[in-house]
Amino acid sequence: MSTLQPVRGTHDLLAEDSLRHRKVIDTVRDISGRYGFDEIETPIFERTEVFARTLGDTSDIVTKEMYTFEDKGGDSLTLRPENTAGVARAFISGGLAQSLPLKFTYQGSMFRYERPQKGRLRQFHQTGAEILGVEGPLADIEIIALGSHYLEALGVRDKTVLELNSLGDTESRAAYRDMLVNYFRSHLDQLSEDSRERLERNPLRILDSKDQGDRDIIENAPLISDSFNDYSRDFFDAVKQGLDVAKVEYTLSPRLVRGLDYYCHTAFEFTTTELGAQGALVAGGRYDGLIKQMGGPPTPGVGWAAGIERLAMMIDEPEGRARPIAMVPLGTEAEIKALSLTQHLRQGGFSIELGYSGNMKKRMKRANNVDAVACVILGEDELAKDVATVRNMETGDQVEVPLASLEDHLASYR
RNA sequence: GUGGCCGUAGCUCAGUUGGUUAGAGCGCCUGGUUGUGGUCCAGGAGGCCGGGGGUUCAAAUCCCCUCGGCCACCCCA
Repeated sequence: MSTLQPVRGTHDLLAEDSLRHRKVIDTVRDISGRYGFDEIETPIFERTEVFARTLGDTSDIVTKEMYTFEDKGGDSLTLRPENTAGVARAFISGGLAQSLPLKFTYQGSMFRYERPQKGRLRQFHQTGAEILGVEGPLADIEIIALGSHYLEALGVRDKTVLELNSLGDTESRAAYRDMLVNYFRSHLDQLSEDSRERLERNPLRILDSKDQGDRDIIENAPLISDSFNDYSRDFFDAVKQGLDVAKVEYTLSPRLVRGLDYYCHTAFEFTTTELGAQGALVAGGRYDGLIKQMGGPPTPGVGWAAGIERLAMMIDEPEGRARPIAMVPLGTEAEIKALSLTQHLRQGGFSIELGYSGNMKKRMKRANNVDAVACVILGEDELAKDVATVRNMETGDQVEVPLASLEDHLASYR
């Protein structure tokens, strides 16, 4: 491999891609701000235990997807594969338990060692939102409403479906897990190889298997709602009612699950059919057990994460920079004058492209390439008369404008 | 980690059963225009045919390995 190739699954972000990412990020800042969320930025790497402990020793992320390395001090560090663990760690180590509830958003690079495919990279970007310290369903409702509002603001909500489920509380969930394992054990010989393995490691995951044989068995599997105790049922009902009141549409997905034990109650995904196999645009749920499991004070949490690349592929092409006005000076004296005018105009709010070199033809060509609306031509003739020639790049019309009124004249191009 | 398809100019691609100096369009550069872009005309630069090995008189073309891309599985945002 050439060392000048980008590392597999990484990308340079240029031009339109960059604009798309920026829109996705700017929008989450705007919308989450209205919901009272503050931005948090945690380190891009953490001690390996932060992820190993929160994600579970058997999860795929921990067993095969982490970028783990030893630093010069001998510590095992890992590039973050997701950000909830980092936020939880920041919460614990920063002693933030006294200022609950907390509402955070974040945005940044995540790293997973996977085979790249559509909507999946090794270095990718996520934005997310977390509410810490709220036990009741209002936090679930608000975090989902935020996700929905965010997708609306990006213009993609109508291309998504909000899938909603509840995993119940710890008691309900444990009861369900037992029922489910028993059920699948009785059909062991009909399960796919993958699912037989999942039965040991992560039985709930069998529910979203894509294997047709599995699906036939899953069809008749017990539903988690059958195992709900009163509290879990009430909680879920409250979430559903709240979403109705907030006018957030959803469909119930009784097979939507989260594998790890600290997840409970609400699980949801905003999914699309437009991105091939990677349908999840925004996914999240409640994780009341996480912070305690990490060694912090028992603190409930709900949140979601969204794939920025995936959203960037879905949105309409954003507008770029405003079209500039190009300065076209001819000769050293004119260049100095142009520099002075350029800075003055920029201070006044204009976008000015100052050509760096070349004869007039070259500078005009450059002006055209940067899609200038107009050119301000400054040559010897103009300097002598204390004027500038302003060329409208659409019509080709040119007028001489006294330098004193140049700014007023250019105002029509803004 | 597994599987399918694919790597030829900056970009998008053509290249016959293996056969001389590997092509096109777009873009780029120069000139037609000593102070005028975008259109037009003329000319030009630019390729280790992803990399390595093999078969052959001869390889962009066939075989093997490898790196990368796309898509899917696994898993996930």
